[in-house]
Amino acid sequence: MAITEKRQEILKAALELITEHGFHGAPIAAIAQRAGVGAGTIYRYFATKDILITELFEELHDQLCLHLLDGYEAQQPIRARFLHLSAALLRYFITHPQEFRYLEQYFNSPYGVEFRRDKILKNGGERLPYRVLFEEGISQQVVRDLPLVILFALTFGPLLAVARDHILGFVALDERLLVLTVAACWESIKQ
Amino acid sequence: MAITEKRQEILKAALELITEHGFHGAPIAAIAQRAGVGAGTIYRYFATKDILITELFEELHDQLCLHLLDGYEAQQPIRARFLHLSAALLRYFITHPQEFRYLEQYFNSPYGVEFRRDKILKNGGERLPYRVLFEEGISQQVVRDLPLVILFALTFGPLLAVARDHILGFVALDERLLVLTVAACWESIKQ
Amino acid sequence: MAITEKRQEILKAALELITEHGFHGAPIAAIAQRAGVGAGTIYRYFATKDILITELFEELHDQLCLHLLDGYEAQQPIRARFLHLSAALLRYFITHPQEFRYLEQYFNSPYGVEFRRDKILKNGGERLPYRVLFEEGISQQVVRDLPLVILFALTFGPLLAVARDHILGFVALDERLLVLTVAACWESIKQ
Amino acid sequence: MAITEKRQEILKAALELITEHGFHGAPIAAIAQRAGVGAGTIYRYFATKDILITELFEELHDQLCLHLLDGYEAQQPIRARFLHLSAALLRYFITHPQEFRYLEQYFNSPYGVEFRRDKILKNGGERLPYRVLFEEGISQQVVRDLPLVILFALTFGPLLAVARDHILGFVALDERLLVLTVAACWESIKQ
DNA sequence: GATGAATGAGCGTTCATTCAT
DNA sequence: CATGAATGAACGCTCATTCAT
Repeated sequence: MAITEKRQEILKAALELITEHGFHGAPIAAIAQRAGVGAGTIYRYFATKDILITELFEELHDQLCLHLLDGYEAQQPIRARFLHLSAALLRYFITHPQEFRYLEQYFNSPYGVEFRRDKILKNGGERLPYRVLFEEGISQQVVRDLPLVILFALTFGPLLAVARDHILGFVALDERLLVLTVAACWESIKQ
Repeated sequence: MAITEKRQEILKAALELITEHGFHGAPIAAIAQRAGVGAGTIYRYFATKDILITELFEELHDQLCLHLLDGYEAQQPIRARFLHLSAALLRYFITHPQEFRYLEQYFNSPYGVEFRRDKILKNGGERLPYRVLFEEGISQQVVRDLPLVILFALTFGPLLAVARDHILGFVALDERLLVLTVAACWESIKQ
Repeated sequence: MAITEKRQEILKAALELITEHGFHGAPIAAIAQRAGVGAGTIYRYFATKDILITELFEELHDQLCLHLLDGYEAQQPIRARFLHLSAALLRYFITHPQEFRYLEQYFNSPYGVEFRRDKILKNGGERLPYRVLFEEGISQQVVRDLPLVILFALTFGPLLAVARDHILGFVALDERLLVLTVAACWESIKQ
Repeated sequence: MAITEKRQEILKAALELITEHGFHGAPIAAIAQRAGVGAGTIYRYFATKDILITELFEELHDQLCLHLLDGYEAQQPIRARFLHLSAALLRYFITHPQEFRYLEQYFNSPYGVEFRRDKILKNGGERLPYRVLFEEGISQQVVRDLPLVILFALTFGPLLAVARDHILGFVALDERLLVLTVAACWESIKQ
């Protein structure tokens, strides 16, 4: 097994176990066993459990961002871009429930607070294209002139809640409902 | 110290420590110390830590519901009632950050999933008046004809996200912003 | 409730709970509840749990001795007295399974060692008439000339084992089997 | 220290402490300390304290069975085989007092009830050769036609009681007394 | 005298991390 | 490098005993 494969096996095992049992319900020993490596080996790739958790998040977050940008055309109108991104986000979550649950758990933990503080609000948030879109939208008077944080809340709040409830089986989000949901979000931020 | 006082001291200590450090970061021994009681004493009032957590939630949830209904007039139009409830919700959270963080943490845990399944989606959700409001709104064709779960997501998603970001200091939610936020939520659910 | 009644209620509750769950599985609080008294009250009658356990044993042991002597005629031949005592012992245990299980548990615990050392082997063992019987039997050359301890073992060993197995349901000890068992014991000690 | 050594050290420490203080008086922490290992280490070898207790019993029971069969000749007459087995049993207990006290304690606990139910009375009791011997003895009309359970009681009852009293110092069981005791047991079961 | 709420030492068990092999 | 056995502090919880009422 190549060195990067082993790292991926560990991350995969961590994803599965943490998704299923939570951060505290997924001991390093169990992750190691599921990954087919020794417990000590994990510490050659990740200095602490916290770092493993954070790096797994970053990996998943990067994958998500790549997905969102697939087919994204920066020259389209704000509204079209918003609908594209948001529908892509929902579709990604619905087809990747494990990734969604991990990301959600991470955001809802103390880790997540730091992440939002660092990446979204300060500089460095350019990778998630929503920020650019909101800033453009405001300057073009297409989007309400509200603080970025509130625009994020109006967008991600419903999208994450809907994705979660679909994954939990509280609602069956077919393509029609998905599109309606995304449209509703747009109504809340559009000028 | 009277018996009910001691129970309240324990709940207060649990609220503070769990808010600050999470469920897993708040050992019974620490809660007992902060409450000024012996560790064993807690078990006279709460059979297990899980039950303490759940009863604290229920207490805070009841307080929240009382607050929402303060000044609520059921005969007002749908929109006015929605704006009233949602503004009250946001104001309560902003003035009760500890309570908010506890409720949020609870909802984001496995406990919360059960709660939503039992109380909001099945019968028994009558105490939170949003459900009545949505159902009336749909039948009057004032609110979009979407599944209840999605209307909940469109409402609570942004509100909770905004409250959280205000409490974390990411945005300063003054009365003007609060009203704008609530109005934006209304746009997303209105017909 | 008179003071002696309360004491008896406590002993009765202790008998029931200890028989069912063992010394360690019968907390003072549970005994108090079953007895219908406060936990602290028990300590007015028994200085410690150990003393409660010991006094309950002594009470049951006295009752047992009284029973054995019922209809006992000291002037009968050794063999007849042995058969009478032993059958009475078995019958008492079979009809008083709770008392049996308590006595057995007590004898099999560190408490029991002290008891045998003190009461049976040294002076003071006159209340259980077996000792007199064995000593007479040896001097009359009707009983084997073996140390008292061994005669006790040859007698009580099988009787207690048979009583236990009957109570546990491993054998149904009717009057015929009971008499055969006692007779078999006599064969092992008779000259 | 090799891996099997460590397991043996733990079993040895458990044997010593449980023999001395009982199941409840021998905390895992104390067993670990006496064994010279960390408390957590015990759980690598035994999933729970109960399992440690049971496996120690099985180990001691196996050793005992091996001992009994040493020099045992299945083609000898019933009586000779009984005397051989029973004398070997007594000798083993007298020379292994700690093992005896552990086995006795185990048999007198709820664990022991299950053991007797499963191994001795149902099928699977073939390892302890007493059962075969009794069944043969009955069919040859050399042994009284009594239920197996009673024959066991008539045999093990006295033997265990005598061994216990020897170990406690209540009687000094030299070879002469040992043989007399075993012979007395035979008298109680022989036709 | 009677109560039962309060105590806190002690229990069995878990698990992130280390380190000899 | 990789391992997984070993660690021990920390956890949730129990219960014999005390003592203010």
